[in-house]
Amino acid sequence: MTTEATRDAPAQKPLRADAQRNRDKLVEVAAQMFASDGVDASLEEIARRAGVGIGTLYRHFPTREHLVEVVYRREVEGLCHAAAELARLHPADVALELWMQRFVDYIATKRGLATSLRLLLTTNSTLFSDTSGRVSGAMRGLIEAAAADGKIRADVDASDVMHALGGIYSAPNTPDWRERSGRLVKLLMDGLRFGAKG
Amino acid sequence: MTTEATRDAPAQKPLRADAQRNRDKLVEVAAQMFASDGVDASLEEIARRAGVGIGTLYRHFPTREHLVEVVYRREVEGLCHAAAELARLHPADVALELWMQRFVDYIATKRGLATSLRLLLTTNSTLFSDTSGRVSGAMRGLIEAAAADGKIRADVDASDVMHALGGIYSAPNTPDWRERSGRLVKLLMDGLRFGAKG
DNA sequence: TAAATAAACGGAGGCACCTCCGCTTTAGTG
DNA sequence: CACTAAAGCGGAGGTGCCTCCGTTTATTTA
Repeated sequence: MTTEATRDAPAQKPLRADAQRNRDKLVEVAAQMFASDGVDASLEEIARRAGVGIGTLYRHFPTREHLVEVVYRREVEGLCHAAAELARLHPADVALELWMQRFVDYIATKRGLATSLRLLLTTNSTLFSDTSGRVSGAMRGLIEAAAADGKIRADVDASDVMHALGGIYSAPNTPDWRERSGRLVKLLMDGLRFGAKG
Repeated sequence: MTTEATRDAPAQKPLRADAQRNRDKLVEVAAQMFASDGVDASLEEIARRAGVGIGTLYRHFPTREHLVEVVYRREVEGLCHAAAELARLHPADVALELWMQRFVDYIATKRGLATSLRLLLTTNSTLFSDTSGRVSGAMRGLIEAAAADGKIRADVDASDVMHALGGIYSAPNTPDWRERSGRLVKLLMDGLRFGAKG
């Protein structure tokens, strides 16, 4: 793995400076647009807001799916990075709780991308294993740290918690979805804290 | 959700004569176009060849998927109808053989529609159970009739034969696909005839 | 620093999608 | 029939997709 954060293909020939700049900008703008307008956001609008021509967008991302995939991977990357960051700045149990709240946001995005992602995840089989592996790895780290510090009970593991969060996926798309999920996270944390050091 | 469904077979409010005419023409033309150009055939071209405006096409089929679904159902319908027809006109074993040849054509169409169908079949779960049930039912009828007439061996059932035909799906998309499949059908028929009345 | 070269840019142009709404046709009714 | 309401029609027009290629720019070389 190279140290490049936003590169997706391994050992790619380095892009020219302007190309890299444009590419990053495109991904950033696309992430916003997909979040606000859904995956059907206009590619021409994305190019416009990124300050590049439509041709440039297409050179970097030959299809909409390519762009969606890169945005999604970036999202996962951010989520994992946040785990490390939160662990550094907060007590282990707080870090876990904050991270789970962020996880809710991530799921919300994923829902927005749902239609495209379903296709991508069946087509591009590495995408699923990659990302779900990374996400659950991040969660495992937080949980083990919190357990080691005696901040949460030690008799649960990451897969239990992931399973418990499963409700977030299946919850209907109501406007109060966000609050519901927030409560679910709190509830789960209470359960995890209860009996700590027991 | 009881309202809008595909209105072909069910007793929906009867369409005005001209509307029904246009609708039928559209489906017919679409079937040809999808077969020759794939599912991405231009809807405007379909409308044009059907001699109607694009607006008319969209009124009848709000999305491309609607149209694909109707065409596909029609294909299945035709296949099942052919089973009855062939059974009426030919000895049971010949009917079976001819039908399986037609089945090969059907698979070819299905392959053409593959991308769209995959989506449809996961989205619209009744579509799969409906159609696959009807097709295997038709095949079962032919096989049982042929077995009853002593034209083919009696120790196989429809699911065995369907399974044996499975190779047609998995065969690569080579230009000689059609001949290959034809030979597979013949081979299978020889196997079925061998030991008839035994 | 300047010239040479490869890499990247951008947007015009052509095609397809899909909506909207004024016009036409059909199917009743007297 | 003549008339009318409802059903249906159609295509202009606004938007997005994607390709192609002449122009611009970063990087390398001298």
